[in-house]
Amino acid sequence: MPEPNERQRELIDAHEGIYLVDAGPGTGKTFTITRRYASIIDDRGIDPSGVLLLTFTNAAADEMTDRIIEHCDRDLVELADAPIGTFHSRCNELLRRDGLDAPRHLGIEDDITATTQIVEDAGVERLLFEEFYGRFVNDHPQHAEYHQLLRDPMTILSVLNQLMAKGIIPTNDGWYRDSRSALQGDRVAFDALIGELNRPNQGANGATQSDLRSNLAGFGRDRRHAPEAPSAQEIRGERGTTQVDVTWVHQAFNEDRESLVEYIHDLYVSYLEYALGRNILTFGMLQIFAFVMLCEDDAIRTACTFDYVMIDEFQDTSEIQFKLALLLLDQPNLCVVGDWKQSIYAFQYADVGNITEFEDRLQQFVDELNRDRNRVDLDGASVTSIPLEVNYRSPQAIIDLAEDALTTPATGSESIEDAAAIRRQIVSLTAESAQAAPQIEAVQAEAELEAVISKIQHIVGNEHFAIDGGTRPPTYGDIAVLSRTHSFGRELHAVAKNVGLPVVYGGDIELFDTDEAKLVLAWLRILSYDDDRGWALVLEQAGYTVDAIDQLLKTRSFPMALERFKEELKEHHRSDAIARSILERYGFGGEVADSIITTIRSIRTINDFTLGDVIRYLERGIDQRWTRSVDGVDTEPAVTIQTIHSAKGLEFPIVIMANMNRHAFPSGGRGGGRIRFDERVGLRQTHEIASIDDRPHRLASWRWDLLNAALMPTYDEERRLLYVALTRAKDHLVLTAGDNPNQFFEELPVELVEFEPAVEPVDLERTVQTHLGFEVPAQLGPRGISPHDLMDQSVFDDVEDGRGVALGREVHDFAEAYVNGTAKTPSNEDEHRLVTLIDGLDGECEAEVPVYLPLTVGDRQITLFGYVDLLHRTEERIEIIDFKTDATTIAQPEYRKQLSVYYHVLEETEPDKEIVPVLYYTYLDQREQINPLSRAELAEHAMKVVSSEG
DNA sequence: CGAGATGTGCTTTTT
DNA sequence: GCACATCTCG
Repeated sequence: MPEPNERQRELIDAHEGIYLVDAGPGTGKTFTITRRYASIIDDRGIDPSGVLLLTFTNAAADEMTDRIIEHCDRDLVELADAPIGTFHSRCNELLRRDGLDAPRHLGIEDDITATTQIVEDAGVERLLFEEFYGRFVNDHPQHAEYHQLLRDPMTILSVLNQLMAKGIIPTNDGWYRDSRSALQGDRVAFDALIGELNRPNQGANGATQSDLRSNLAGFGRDRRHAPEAPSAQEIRGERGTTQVDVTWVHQAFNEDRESLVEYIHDLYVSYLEYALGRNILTFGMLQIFAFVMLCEDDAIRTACTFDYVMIDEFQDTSEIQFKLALLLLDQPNLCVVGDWKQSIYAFQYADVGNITEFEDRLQQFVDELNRDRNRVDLDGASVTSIPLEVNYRSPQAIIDLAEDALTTPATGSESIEDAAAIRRQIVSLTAESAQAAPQIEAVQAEAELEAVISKIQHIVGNEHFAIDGGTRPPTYGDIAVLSRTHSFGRELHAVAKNVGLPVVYGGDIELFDTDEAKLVLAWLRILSYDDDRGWALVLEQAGYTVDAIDQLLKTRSFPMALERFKEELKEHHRSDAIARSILERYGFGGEVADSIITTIRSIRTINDFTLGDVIRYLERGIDQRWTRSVDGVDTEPAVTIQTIHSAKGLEFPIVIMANMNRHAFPSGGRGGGRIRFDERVGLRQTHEIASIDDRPHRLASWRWDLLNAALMPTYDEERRLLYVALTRAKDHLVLTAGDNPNQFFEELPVELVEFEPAVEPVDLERTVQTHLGFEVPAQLGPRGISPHDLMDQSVFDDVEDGRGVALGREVHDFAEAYVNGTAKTPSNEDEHRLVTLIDGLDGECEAEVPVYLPLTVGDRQITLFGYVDLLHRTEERIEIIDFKTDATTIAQPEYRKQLSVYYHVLEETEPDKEIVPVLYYTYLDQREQINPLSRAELAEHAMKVVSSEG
């Protein structure tokens, strides 16, 4: 067992007071923390129940516990209930013990209960939110404007989660504590930002325009602002002006946001109520309710505080977690351990400022919490910084390179203003590694995948890459390939398998995009509503041709064996048991199948989660390419392929940092929701609904566009990500890039090694999905393109339609239900008109009719597949009626393509009848007959789609 | 050389 | 929808 070094010793022995520990990679962080913990309970004789140790993952908590047991005098039993765990599990325990009524402090008339379930699956959280949102839209017509504005409820969910992580919390009739002002933004910080950004730059011949003015160059380009919005000219001034007149900026900042704040308030409170009503809590809710409980009930807080609190991976904490930790402090004995350079979880609401501005925030948060009465007593304790400076993992050259990465520009145009200031913040590490002469190489090759594989073959068994202090040549198991993205890892995995290189993929996969998951989904659909898509897929899998499937669907007489299996499935009550039967029937027994069953088992326990919900979950999973972990089985020593994020905390003798290409480091734009929250500018809407020609149109908000020009993206986290990746290497490091290397690859001081891949280019069998869901080789057979794909989407962008996708979906669902006789009464104007239309039709009506159109495109045969909204049959003719809920008719030429597909299908299957394609604009109550395109014209449009997809 | 306009290529990470 | 790179003009 190693002896602690001087700094480690200092920390282990220092128990009282506040400690900020900068623990870079490989500095023995876990070792030191566990020793310190042991020292507190052994040397001080403190009971473990008085020492709180917070970690980020359950795995980390387990590891800490194990290591502590090894090192201290207490036995397993004494430590079994020790408070060592994640923030979330701690909050959960606190609430269950003392805080079941916590929501009441917010004026919410409901309780958490002993059986309340925690939603752990992000997909389930989304599904639940979607359901909630649908109800909210119905129940809150006063917020119609915002419902029209939003394209995707998920962006709102992420705003709510962001607010929760910041401790911005609503009450039934207002906002909790300082929440309201936080929504307003930070005027001081924003003005400082503008001041900085609007300073003229220094050119060769004197002052040039400020960054802010430059950012506003494209203001209003490609967007439609309200008529009263200022033009780029007005904001930026004459050519040659160096600064922006900030009057406009201030006007934008001071925008009236009362109704927006009210909307978010109502939504937020309703969401909390919905969750409590359904007896569930999300991770975010756990934390805000625990926070409220600790703030409001002094007796409870006092009863659950600790003499000592230690927090691991402090750079990953969010604002509310910092505050929670303070509230749990009885004595001013706080020890936070982390490394700002490894903060790579901002998307998970980690706030790197917690560690970089620790002292300021500590003071600020304590003041905030003590504003009305004393809750946290730090006794004026000062903060002691303890940097751990010795790295036991990597050679100096690798450490230096990683530190270089922190000041390397991420793009050609980015300039690191003050590299020296960043350098000063870095606690530079000194290597203790035995490996004195590491190989550090950069390899660039057009065929990067082959180059990586070839490089691995070159490294294995190579004395130049000797490891373990130069004592032995490396094997496959000593090498890890790290990538920024999943997709690169998956491709590399496939190609490596192809050439017989032992690899194990250590990340998540798109679980729902597998044949296994699709079959499960298909059968669940069949079980639930005898769904055509379900049958189609099952039949396709059973070997039926498209034509045969078509026929079977029409006559609805399916093969006996399949019908029997369907009956068998009906015997099961639990969705995971159904999934298991399905997978067994098809002989799927691998880790993918296991993961599917595990996932379904974990989600079916959510209260009132029906089979329909499971179906929606799987559908969403395919649609949005959700990934889930699959336990790989590594039988032999194999090269590990991982994302950087998942490799955090690990180490490998040899690291290949691959995929250092421009596209792999996405730019900082934080997603495209129409409502956003930023600490500096507060809660904002990026679009607005305005009435033009008496019709609602969705317009870009000029105020947001203006403010946004000041909120420049930063690449700090990308640099830190690279830092994390490089510091995983114990002995050697190889950087690789394809034909478009990113700036990091270009600028890092690594010798570019000439390298010709010895591996033949592998032509991965490219596959595409058929419309039914199975994968087929790209060059053959039917290929799924929907009529929608033929449409030029830019038409829809040009004239943004303000009525909302949700409305469209609702109206379509209603129409289908109405035709099938299961409908309720219409709930809006569009539906009323549809009812009038449908009731006025003589003859038969059919809704959501699936159609297939085989089409020859170039030398390939593709199949278009879609659903007709409404088929209206009379003796002599068939009307194809397609509903559009848009407020505009400008997309008519695009809709014509879609209807033409339907036309040709019907034309073929119903040769005796006249086929009439009709567009029905529900908003305008306008019916329009369409002149169909020819097959050749359709094929031409399809050609564009096919060729653009490669 | 700087400013503005135009064209291109992508859209991730997961406790 | 966005940021970057490149082109063109003054």
